[in-house]
Amino acid sequence: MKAIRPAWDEGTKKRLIDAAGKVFARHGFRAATIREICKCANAAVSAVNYHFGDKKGLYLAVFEYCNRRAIEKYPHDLGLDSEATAEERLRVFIRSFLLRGLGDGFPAWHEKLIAQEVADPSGIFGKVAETAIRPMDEYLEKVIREFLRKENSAQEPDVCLVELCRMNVIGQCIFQIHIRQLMPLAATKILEPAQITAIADLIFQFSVGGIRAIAAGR
Amino acid sequence: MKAIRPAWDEGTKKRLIDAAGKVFARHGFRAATIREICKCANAAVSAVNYHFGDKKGLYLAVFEYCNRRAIEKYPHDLGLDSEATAEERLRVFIRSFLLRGLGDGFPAWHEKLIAQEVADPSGIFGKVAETAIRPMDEYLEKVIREFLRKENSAQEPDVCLVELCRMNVIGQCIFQIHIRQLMPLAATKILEPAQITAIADLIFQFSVGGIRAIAAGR
DNA sequence: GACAGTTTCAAACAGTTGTTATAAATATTA
DNA sequence: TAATATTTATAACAACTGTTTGAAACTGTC
Repeated sequence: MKAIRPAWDEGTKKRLIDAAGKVFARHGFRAATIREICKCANAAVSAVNYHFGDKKGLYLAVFEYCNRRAIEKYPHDLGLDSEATAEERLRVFIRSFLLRGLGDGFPAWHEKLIAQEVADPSGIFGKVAETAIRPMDEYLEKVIREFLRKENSAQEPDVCLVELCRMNVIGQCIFQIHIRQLMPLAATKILEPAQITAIADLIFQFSVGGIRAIAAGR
Repeated sequence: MKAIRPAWDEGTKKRLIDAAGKVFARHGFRAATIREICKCANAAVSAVNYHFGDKKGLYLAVFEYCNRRAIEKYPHDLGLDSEATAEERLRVFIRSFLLRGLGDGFPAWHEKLIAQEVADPSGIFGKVAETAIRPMDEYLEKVIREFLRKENSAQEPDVCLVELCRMNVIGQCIFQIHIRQLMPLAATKILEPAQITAIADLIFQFSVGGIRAIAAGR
């Protein structure tokens, strides 16, 4: 029996990562099946175990790949001048977050995979939190602390308030991403970068108002 | 012939609903297994099919039960005076949302189940959206529209801005619920109503500042 | 007691899951 | 070319999935 290898073959390993990203993002670790992934990747079921050991190995590989590429493509500061104000850094942070979550292809998986981990943790969340979430949190924390300090006449802001503001900003971004990935119509239509920037700027406006209100304390 | 049907709150049926709520909330529809639910409810596996037809029937029953009880216990206005200002209604809406999501027992499942549906839709989302999400959305929409109208000297606010504000408020609430359900320490410790109110009021403060900033348009 | 309706339980069903053993196909090197 | 290592394909494995079966155990009424 002559096996037919597709001409567009650019390596089973790469195709598996791509397919697994799609399927894991859609169903989460538990509900995703190796067979669906392999069918999606035009590969045999045994390919997963050969290249990645087991299902969890593939999952980790996908996470590492997405995380690395997403931050590489859309870093938190989007190459902003390091002398930029806290306000400007916040605006850009929100834009980068939305670009990662609403863009086409693998960057969108990144946020969706994290969402799946939040919904039904698979046990690797600790590792993910360290490499993907922690650095982002610390970056945003610094930005917001600086912002609040300026608003509050250089007085060191309350830790709880900083955390609350950080959560609120992230919450808004994540909700936007989820709601737009969920809507059946939006699923087919990818948002243009300009549209994403527009949404990001509105969230920025809202957040600045919110942070100022928290800083004012009433 | 009068069939002797046990009260809804008694017997295996009730225990199954309780157990299924817990397991579905933790793992989602696909990844949850009937056997885990039945073990949790001290029931035989066939009990599910006897009482609810199939897995999906149980899932729907859980959703209906949670939804009804959660809104019953914490309605959107928490019994507020119907003459209350939009600002006060918003404050109370946020508090009721957090109480539903962070309280003990079944109210907490409610939001978690919706989150699971968002993460990996099981096909019944249309039904859920109609009965659980749509009414909440419309209530909040009215509140925010009224708020914006007052801020903007009775001028009818832009539809997109109303929607954005609504999403941002919901996003903040949902994120708070998720993050607190995720943290391993918080899982054991249930928040006191007073603590929940405190968090809700901070989100309210933040949101009011945000909405005002959006209304001001800069 | 006997009887009929309702509910439980253990066992088994067919289908799917992750994983693996083995052989075939391909790539690499001498 | 031949020999070797790497990669892919097939089929099977045991464990688990939702569901069904049929017999037992209840329930209340006569």
